[in-house]
Amino acid sequence: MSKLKLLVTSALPYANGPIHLGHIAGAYLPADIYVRFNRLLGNDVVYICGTDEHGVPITLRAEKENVTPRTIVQRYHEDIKKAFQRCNIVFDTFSGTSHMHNKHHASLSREFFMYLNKNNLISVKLTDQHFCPKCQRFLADRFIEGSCPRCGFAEARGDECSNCNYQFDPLELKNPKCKICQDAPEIRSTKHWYLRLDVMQKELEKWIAGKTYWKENVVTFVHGWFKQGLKERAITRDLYWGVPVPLEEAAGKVLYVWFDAPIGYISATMEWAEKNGNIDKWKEYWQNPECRVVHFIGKDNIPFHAIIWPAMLMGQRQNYQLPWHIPANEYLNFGFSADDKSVKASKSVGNVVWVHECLDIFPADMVRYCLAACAPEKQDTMFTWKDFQLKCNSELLGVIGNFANRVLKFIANNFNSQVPGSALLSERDKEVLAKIRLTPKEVERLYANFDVRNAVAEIVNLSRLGNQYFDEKAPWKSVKENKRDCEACMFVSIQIVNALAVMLSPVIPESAQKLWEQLGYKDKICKWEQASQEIAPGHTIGTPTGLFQKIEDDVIAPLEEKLASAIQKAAQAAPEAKLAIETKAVETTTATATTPVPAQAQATVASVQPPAATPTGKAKSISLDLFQTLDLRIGEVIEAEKVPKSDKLLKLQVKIGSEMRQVVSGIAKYYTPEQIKGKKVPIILNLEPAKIRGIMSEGMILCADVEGRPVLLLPEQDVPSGAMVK
RNA sequence: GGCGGGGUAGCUCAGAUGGUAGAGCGACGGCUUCAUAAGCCGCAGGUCACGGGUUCAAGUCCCGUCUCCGCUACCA
Repeated sequence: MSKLKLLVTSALPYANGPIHLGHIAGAYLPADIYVRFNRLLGNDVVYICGTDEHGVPITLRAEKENVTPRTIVQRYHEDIKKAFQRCNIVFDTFSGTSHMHNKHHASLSREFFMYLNKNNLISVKLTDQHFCPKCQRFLADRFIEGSCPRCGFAEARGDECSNCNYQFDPLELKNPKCKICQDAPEIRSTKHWYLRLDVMQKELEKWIAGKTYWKENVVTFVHGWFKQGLKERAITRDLYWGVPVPLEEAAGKVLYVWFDAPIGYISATMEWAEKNGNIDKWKEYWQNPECRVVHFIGKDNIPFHAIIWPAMLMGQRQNYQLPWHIPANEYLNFGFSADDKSVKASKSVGNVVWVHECLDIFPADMVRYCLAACAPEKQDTMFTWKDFQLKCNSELLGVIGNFANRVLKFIANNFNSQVPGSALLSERDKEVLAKIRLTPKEVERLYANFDVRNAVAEIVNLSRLGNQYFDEKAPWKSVKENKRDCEACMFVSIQIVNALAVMLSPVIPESAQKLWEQLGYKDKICKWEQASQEIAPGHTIGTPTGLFQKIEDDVIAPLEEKLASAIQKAAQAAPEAKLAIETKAVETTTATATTPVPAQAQATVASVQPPAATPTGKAKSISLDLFQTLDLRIGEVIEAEKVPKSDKLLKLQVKIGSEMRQVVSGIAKYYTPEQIKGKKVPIILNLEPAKIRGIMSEGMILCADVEGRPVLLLPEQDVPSGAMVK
């Protein structure tokens, strides 16, 4: 078989936070395994990654911490890089998209823009938008409020009145205010550039039609987009942190982060090439029709890699290689087991297992093994510490490690560390040998098809067979009664150990190499054929030692408890304690902005990420008089019911003294009607009435806001309904 | 509500092109001692969410229902 040329990438993690096990399981470990496997086959592989370092979330975080975006980027770049190193995920280069990590990136990004422009694949639109002089940014619809142009309702949102349901252009809004600083924005016209995906749809469809070998989840997703029809997508933003748009008329604008991020795959390859002494070497991959480009990503990244990125590459008309494969994985959820049931969970930051906290306790190979064995390849899967313990103890240690150990020790103790001969092989011996020869072929096929789970299962099965065979032959008996038979058994058994070491090496490189050395080899595992290469009689093995340590309950218990309590804490706030929150495997840290935003909405700064939390003390101070204009009372909730066709809304009948009020409240995710019924809660009475989902709401229940979760405020002792709140 | 994905043994999950339901773990009962008390064998366990339909035959195709999850809308 001729050797392949492969350019492999993993989604660029976004440099504003650490990475968790879900990221590893989804986009990095499968890629690392694939790369290691292909190298064993002798294929020419370059493995590229780096942090995604532009975009609004980073600037917001920087502003919040009062540091520069560079500081944020640098911090998480280092954190993430270190996490990968500790995991033994080895890139040929781990770069980044900002100038401090990659000097080719900006110029290549500009080039991408220019070629697209030249090829008429970019359009320009001039639009008027609200601009806040104080915040120095354009405001997305959700960051403006004002009075409704039709009914005058004072708190209309940017483009829609919640009172009269009138939808309007944000520019029609009267008395607009910046939601972040409350100042009045001015209207400025701003120009933005759009990628003409619409005109490229046919070409894309044609290209993807040939991808019959792609994973089903990817194909389905892409077809969904085609069915809707591709739309133009803004590729520029008014922002200071990013790659400047290479046009004079675009001063103060940068390329949208999702546009420049995937270009990082190429610019990082350039950087790698340069480091290796030949800057042009990147072309041997990216512009070589023989090269296969493989992007490992999480499922939230499918549209970018399967549609937008290929469109950008096609649109260059520079013979770039389009993705050959996009093995997108699903999500790894985190959970815990209680009463033999698994409770799924987590979404908020505390409810995931961070890579660093895991590696502080366990060796990388155990983590790698476990994540490979239950990788979310076709479906979301669940991580629990108990499963982790079980997988490591029963498979890695019990089935594999123990088998290798018993074989090696037996040879060491009874054959003076010399592999015995194969003079007399029984039918059964031959049968097992045949199986040993077949397994690497099958595992090779599975690895090549991105089917790591089954590859691992197949390897474990071979080890199981080894244990069965070993027990069946009972060499500890035959060593005394029938030495020939014992010799045959050892000869066959050690071939299994040999195959296991090689086949496992992509998954658990350190342990596999250790085992290899225990087999008596001085070199490295470096060829897939070594899996089926027979150890000759007379070969001297090394010193057997245990490969893995058993994970005891008292190590797992506190970890599980920690995760469980975090999850339960979140669930407590939910009605019926059934809140099952999930964490995405590749959530915020994927190569590109993740939320598809309508093309029109993208042009403003704040459309992707909520604003930083208002720091205490920053709100404008108000007079006592103004405060006293609020009619704050205690009301008793008499009736409560869910608003149909809505997830978050409860319709409440509240008694304030002798008066009844109907209030709609967005707390249904956290309180059932039963839970709130009979409660006495603070309520603002003189808020302008509003219609929500067609239901009148005449007041507002006050809640504490805990990371977006409402928490009811209840009087410390019983108070009559209607009592003033001052 | 819209879009997307699920509901298969106690638990976690497999089940191309329709043909008598699978694995691992757990439970239960045995065997073994070479090996990190690891290993091996046996047994139990499912009306494949529910209701219709197509078919000689459906977990697998079609329609409907319920339910769970994700994104999205609703949070006065």
